[in-house]
Amino acid sequence: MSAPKLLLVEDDTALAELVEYRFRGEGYDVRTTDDGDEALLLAAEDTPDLVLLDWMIGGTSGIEVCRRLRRNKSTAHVPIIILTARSDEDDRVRGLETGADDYVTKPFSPRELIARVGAVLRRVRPALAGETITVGDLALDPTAHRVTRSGQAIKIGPTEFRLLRHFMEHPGRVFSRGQLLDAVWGSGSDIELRTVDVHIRRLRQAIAIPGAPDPVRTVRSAGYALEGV
Amino acid sequence: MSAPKLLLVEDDTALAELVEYRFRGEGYDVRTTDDGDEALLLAAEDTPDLVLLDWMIGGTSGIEVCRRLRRNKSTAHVPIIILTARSDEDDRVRGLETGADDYVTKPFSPRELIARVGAVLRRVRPALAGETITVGDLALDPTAHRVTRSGQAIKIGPTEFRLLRHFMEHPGRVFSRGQLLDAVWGSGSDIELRTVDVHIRRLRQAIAIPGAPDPVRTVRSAGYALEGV
DNA sequence: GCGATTTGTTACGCAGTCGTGACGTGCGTA
DNA sequence: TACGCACGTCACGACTGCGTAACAAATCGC
Repeated sequence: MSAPKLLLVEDDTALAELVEYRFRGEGYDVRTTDDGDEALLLAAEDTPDLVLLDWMIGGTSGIEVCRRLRRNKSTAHVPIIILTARSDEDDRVRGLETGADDYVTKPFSPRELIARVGAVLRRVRPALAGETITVGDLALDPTAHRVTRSGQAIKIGPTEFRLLRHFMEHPGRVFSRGQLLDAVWGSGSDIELRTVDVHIRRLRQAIAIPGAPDPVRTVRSAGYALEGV
Repeated sequence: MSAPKLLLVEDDTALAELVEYRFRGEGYDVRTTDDGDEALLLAAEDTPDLVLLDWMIGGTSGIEVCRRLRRNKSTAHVPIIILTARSDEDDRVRGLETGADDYVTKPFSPRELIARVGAVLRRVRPALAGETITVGDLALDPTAHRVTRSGQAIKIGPTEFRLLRHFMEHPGRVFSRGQLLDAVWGSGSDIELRTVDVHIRRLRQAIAIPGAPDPVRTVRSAGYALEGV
């Protein structure tokens, strides 16, 4: 459940197989395609946590896939790592400008790629890398599925857990109800916006400490945010 | 069951005999072959706990055996130690990238190899190295197949033993029913997910102490975890 | 200050999940 | 052959957590 989902877009079948099984060995959930259009389709129906994107692929070019991933709402913030045979500086610049998060030049060792993926995930979504996130006096351990506040264990439901994790992955940032529904409930869920309010309340109740201020901030007509450090 | 099973793939007969003899002396269960294809066959029919793989063998090359071991689901996570006469750096890199866990250059002393095997097993599967694992007031002795809680011996079935061992190898971590089936029953077993529940119950019943809290934690809609330290 | 909008809070029915006991089967042993 | 043991499956019941609606409170624009 907590396995990070990778989408590998690569038309060198041998390389794709190698990368795929190495990442599986590392506990990742990998899906592979050699076609740019199919990549966009796969990404849309089940948002991956990170995209490994070959620069030169059939169908659509890498830069175009990158651009269109960014344009789509549900995949706009998914980190992308570009794989390219050309060590051309232009490519690198264009890739990063298009919104890629990192850039690996072929030939690369799977070990290096795994390290890069780990680094990007740790930076963007620490919980996916299996690391305990800490915000203020809150701590969330994704592998143990456990939340503590000031060291004290907290009883929390599954939805509240995911909600809190999302907040803790982006501390201080304000999310609208719609954004929270997309991120926590999954995009395409037919849930009333007001339902978020109820879960916010349940979350507040769960992590409340008498006397201490509420770490969940309401931003009127905008949404909610977790009080940053 | 408690003796770690090694698969030795080596075409130097004299060396193979020596290694086999020494490891048997250390309490390992060793099977030997000089052929890559046969190695894959042996590994498939009875998954070993570790593979010692000569880099240059007849039939299939070492790197190919390595790759195909990883591709097969049941052997994908078996640790591999490469034995090679060439101290070539390229080999070393390629071996590790293909998924080997360690690398020993010929000529090596049996003593060194035994140490390396022990180190890898301890890292990957502590219980296989014959070490008693302790989590809280639970202790599990893999060689004696015995479990104690607060010093008191506990009667426990084979499946519950493997289940508890897996939990104790990763204390605190939450496992889904599917993950537990893969880890305890073996991947590819056609077992109902709910069957896990029943064995969890039997495990709980076996290790229960009246008055003491249940060390097995249910994480709703996620799985089960053993209460860490 | 007053109406309108937004948010907090509570209660409730429902679906999904989990615990538990019972049952049938296969296998090794006495 | 009879027995015991461990296993996998099922069915039932209890419970938890979910989503929604309805009402109360707070905040904003005027």
